[in-house]
Amino acid sequence: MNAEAQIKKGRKFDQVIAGARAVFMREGFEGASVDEIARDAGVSKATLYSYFPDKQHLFLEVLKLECDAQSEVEVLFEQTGLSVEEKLCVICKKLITFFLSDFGQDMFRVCVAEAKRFPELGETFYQSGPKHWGEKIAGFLSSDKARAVLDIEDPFLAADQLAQLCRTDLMLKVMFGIEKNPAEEEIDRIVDEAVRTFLARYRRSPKAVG
Amino acid sequence: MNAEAQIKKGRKFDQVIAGARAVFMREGFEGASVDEIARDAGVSKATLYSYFPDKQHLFLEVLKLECDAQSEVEVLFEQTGLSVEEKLCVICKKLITFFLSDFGQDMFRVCVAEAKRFPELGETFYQSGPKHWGEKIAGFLSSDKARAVLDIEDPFLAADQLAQLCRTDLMLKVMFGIEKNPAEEEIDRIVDEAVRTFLARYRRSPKAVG
DNA sequence: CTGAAACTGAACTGATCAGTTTACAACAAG
DNA sequence: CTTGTTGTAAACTGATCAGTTCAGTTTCAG
Repeated sequence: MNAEAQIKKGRKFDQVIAGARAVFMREGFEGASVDEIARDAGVSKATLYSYFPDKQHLFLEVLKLECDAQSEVEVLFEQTGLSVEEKLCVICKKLITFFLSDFGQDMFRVCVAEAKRFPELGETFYQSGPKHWGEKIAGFLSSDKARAVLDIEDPFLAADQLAQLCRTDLMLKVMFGIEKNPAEEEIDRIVDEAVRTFLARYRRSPKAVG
Repeated sequence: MNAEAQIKKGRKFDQVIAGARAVFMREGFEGASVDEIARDAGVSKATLYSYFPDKQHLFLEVLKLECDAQSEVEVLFEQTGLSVEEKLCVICKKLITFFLSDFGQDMFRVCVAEAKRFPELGETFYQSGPKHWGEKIAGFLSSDKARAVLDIEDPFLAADQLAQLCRTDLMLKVMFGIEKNPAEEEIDRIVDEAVRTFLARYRRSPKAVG
């Protein structure tokens, strides 16, 4: 009944996904040829087309699976024993590291490139990427523990600002090939500065403490 | 001697650029066919290829001219009679409006898509887009007038943070087709919130005033 | 061992596209 | 009017690629 019903099937499914993932990330959507994917996956083109109606749906499936896999994010929010400030740093570090990773960059690149001609793709990416993270962060910002320290009217806006403060010029530099391997210290500095700016705005002012 | 020397020539140059601009923005780099560009420009393909050695260099030229045209930015910084706070708002509004414009979106999309396979493109875009703006903003933040109000150690980082606070989730939503025509009020709210967060961090603390 | 389902390889279709070529026309300057 | 430059139209080359087809092979459950 749903879209997936027309998609999956047989035995070498995982191989196909793995090959597709590799080639799409390497070449982009337009740049990736189905022959190359099939070769890379060690599978015949006919098999591939017996799983997926077309190239777009194959890509969409890769995207969905990958976004699911990124839900290791969850773990991050279950960590305990950290102060709110420390947790903000951990979140920022995680975000920046993902933004700068090969995979994060390639995924973003391909989705941006195709979003206009392939709306379902843009939607899926947004939902399971930025939106998912935004909600997680907003959730944390709304927790009792965080609210003891932070004074936030609109947690979604605050979460968005925090994430944006992580994106920074460095991400653009990597995206556009100006910088290849950003130094760890540089990343830590951005984390630090992002959290400082965030706290400057949202740290509860020290008035009545009880 | 330089790259440009091998490029330009004759009479219908502007037509070609105009057509190319339109088609590249509409279809992306890979998606744009040279035949379509020639047709759109009202020019024969042979003429087009007498100006440019290949499709990439045509695109690069469009990009360069367009980035130059965007230097109406300059005007913005020569405005006087505004308080520092007001000027921050004007800058943010201008930034967001550009990020959300059809042209800004399409340019970004195409450059992101091709940066990996076409490094010169990414470089050009970064230099005359984000970097250019960043320097302008940093310049303003370093001016005497701004320094009377703001306490900034690293003006480039601060400029970057300001720009990032403008990008926001709304830009992603438009980029990925979730939202089409953002309301004016929504934009104004983002401007307001960006400036508030920025000032929370960087406004000079009211100690000795003389 | 058997038979159906899954898979293969390779050829094929039909289409698109970058870039070239050629024979010809418009035009501008002297 | 002539001459050289600039542009045109259309056909052509050579290549790539999505998706199909099919005759034959592998796999695996029963």
